[in-house]
Amino acid sequence: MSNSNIEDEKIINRLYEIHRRTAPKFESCTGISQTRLELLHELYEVEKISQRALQKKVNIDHAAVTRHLKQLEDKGMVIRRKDPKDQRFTYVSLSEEGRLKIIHYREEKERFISGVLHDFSEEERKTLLKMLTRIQRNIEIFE
Amino acid sequence: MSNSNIEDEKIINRLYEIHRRTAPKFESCTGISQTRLELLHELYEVEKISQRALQKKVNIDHAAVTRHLKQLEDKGMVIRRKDPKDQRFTYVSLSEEGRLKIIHYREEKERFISGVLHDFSEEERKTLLKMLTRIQRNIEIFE
DNA sequence: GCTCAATCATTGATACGTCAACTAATTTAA
DNA sequence: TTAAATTAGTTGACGTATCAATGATTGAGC
Repeated sequence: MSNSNIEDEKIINRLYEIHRRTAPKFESCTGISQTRLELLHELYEVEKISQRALQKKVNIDHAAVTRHLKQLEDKGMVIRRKDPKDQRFTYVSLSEEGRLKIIHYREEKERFISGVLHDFSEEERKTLLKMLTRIQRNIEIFE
Repeated sequence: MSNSNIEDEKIINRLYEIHRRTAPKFESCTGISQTRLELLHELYEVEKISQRALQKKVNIDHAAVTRHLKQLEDKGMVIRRKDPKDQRFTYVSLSEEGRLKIIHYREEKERFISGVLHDFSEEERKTLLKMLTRIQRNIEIFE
């Protein structure tokens, strides 16, 4: 019991440490943060989308979404304009430049991922993904 | 190839999302953040330790360690004093109160971990830990 | 013994996530 | 039709991690 608890603790600590180490490395490798690339990726898939809908997809706080998009707009990667029919909505879309740049980002991301999983077999990757998905669910429903 | 890449991406995204969801839930369940509990845990194991040595153990930035310890000191959980022999070093130890409180924190942490891993067999936990350890190593040596 | 380098700790700047409070626009319903 | 509720977005306060710069103390080499 107490022995297995120590092992379980290691799992949780490992998850935590992986994140702390991944975040900066991901950014230095790809040139963009994971969150921001996720936002761009969602924009890449559609012609335009409201901030609200985008927020639901990436599932981070509204405030963070607003700030990221403003900065991406400043960098000219994204275009934002209000819906004339309902001025509460702000629609966001990728600029041409954004659409070009994201391709490069995604290549770097793939390279990064390949490195992180390079010694995992196809079978192991499947197992791992399933386990992580279960953990995610367990966290969500916890309490 | 491109198909497996999508799956690999899910793994990395899952890891990221797990962290984002875990952090606040961990804190609301246990009453303390994961990092801070880790610091306290290390202090629990020893009579006293220099900040530098502690920093190496938990492996987060010096600055963060300093700030955490100052706050823990303000809360009366921790005692800090300079080494008279070498004034560069600050030695940290748990206060009596800290030593008492940490017990409760750790119980809550165990409860949390049990919840997160409740549907994992002993075998699965072992597999998962091994995989996470490999990933962590891959990230460290990457590039 | 004195200067230079090394070591530990602190502080400042920046990034990014959370929640809560607020504004503006629209919808509901009395 | 107008007051209240809802919805989208923004902003502010806060926590905490990073890196870089600085301060303070000690040790090494001349």
